[in-house]
Amino acid sequence: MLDIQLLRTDLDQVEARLATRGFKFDAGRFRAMEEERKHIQVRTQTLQSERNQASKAIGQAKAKGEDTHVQMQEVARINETLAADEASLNDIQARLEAFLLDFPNLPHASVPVGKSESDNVEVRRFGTPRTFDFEVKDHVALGEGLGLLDFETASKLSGARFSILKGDLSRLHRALSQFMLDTHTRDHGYTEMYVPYMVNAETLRGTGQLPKFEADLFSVPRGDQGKHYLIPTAEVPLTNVVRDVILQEADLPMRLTAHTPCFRSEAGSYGKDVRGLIRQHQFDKVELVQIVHPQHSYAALEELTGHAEKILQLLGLPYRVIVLCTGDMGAGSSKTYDIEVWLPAQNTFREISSCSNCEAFQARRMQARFRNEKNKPELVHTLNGSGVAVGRAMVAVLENYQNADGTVSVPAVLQPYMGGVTVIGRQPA
RNA sequence: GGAGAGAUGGCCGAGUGGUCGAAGGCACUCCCCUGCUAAGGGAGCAUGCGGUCAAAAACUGCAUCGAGGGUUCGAAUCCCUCUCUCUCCGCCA
Repeated sequence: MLDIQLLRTDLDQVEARLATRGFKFDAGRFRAMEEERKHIQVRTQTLQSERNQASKAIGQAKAKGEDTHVQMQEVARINETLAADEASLNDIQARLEAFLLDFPNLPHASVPVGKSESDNVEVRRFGTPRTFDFEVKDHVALGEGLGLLDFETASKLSGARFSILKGDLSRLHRALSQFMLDTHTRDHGYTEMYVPYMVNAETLRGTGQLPKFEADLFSVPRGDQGKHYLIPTAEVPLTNVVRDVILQEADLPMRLTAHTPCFRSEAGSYGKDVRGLIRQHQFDKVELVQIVHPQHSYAALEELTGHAEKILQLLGLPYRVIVLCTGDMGAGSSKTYDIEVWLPAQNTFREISSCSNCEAFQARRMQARFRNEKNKPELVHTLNGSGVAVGRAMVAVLENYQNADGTVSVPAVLQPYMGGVTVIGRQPA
């Protein structure tokens, strides 16, 4: 959600900056709604004021035992027009809010302008892709070859885009998330959180998934009314921890992390990544969230991105960091770095983490604030990033650490989490 | 699932139809006093959204006492619905 004050004072700038993201902002419509709002609001509040004064006078008159019939009729007359005014005020305010909730965030000045992912800019690389003296297998061939990855049974249970891991592969998956959590809590100053996997609509509105992206979510009906949504990322529950909270400045920065499953309907991705574990309805992720002072949010973005990178460095996985262009960023973000890990079977880099500074976009929706130097409530800035996607990390480990015989070596940092297992081989069923 | 109690400002807590955005306390900020270890005195101190205004400050209006609706000239206070919290019973990992 954007600052409505900014819209009122600098509409042209907002329009121009949103245009760089391919968002067509109907300024004329906004102006018209604002004018209508102002007109109705002033009129309504004037009437309310009159009513309040008159009612107060009635109370005072009654206390003195005076007759108040005339005054009561007067207020009744005010109320006749007031009811309609209040209704139209509610209506225009709801329409304005819906209009504003639809807006994406303004991109930061340092974000390259572009239309699609082809305009994203690489900022750095780590590691050198390994050269193989045998034909590389992709993670599906590896996993299924070892008898540890089973899409067929998963589809019997749940349909497409689900998977079953077995034995040491399942353990590798667990080892990865444990390793990530330990690293972030021990070395990067994050507090581990266990959070709900089902949340209400207000929570999703806070982080920006609703109302616009409902189609991407799974939901479950809740008895008499309403529903719960399955979280598409732990960003949602972690960030909403501070919804409707006024923090002390000393509380900042807050660094939170959680390992959760994530559920995405993947509507609109038909035909994309149908093979393998890359795009599933259910996947695990260790998420990083920071709640920070507005002055420090860009430093925090660099830091948070570094925390995610550290995981890949320790795992010895080659990657690159790219900055998303204006046209490719998520709606809530002002600036996003994607980290892409090297997948030898695809001979390409694939996204494994996305780290964003949302500035006050989510904070404004959530009314997440802190008391600043002047003791005034001020919106915090929120950041989030994958630290990192567990399933995709496992894919990367499988492919990058595969051996000629179809077994997979376990990266050194994971071996303690694997009970000393150094090579994942074929296991008896 | 059954029965009961409750939800008020950053926190605690008073307030059952009118001058209540709300006593008192704690915390916090400023000032005064005081050489000392939870000392005393005074003042200030909710949030959101408007209007005057380019903006800040200032002034001012409206809304908000869990949420929504209703009764009333007037609702924190009365009525209805819902949500949440707590206690007891049942069930359960």
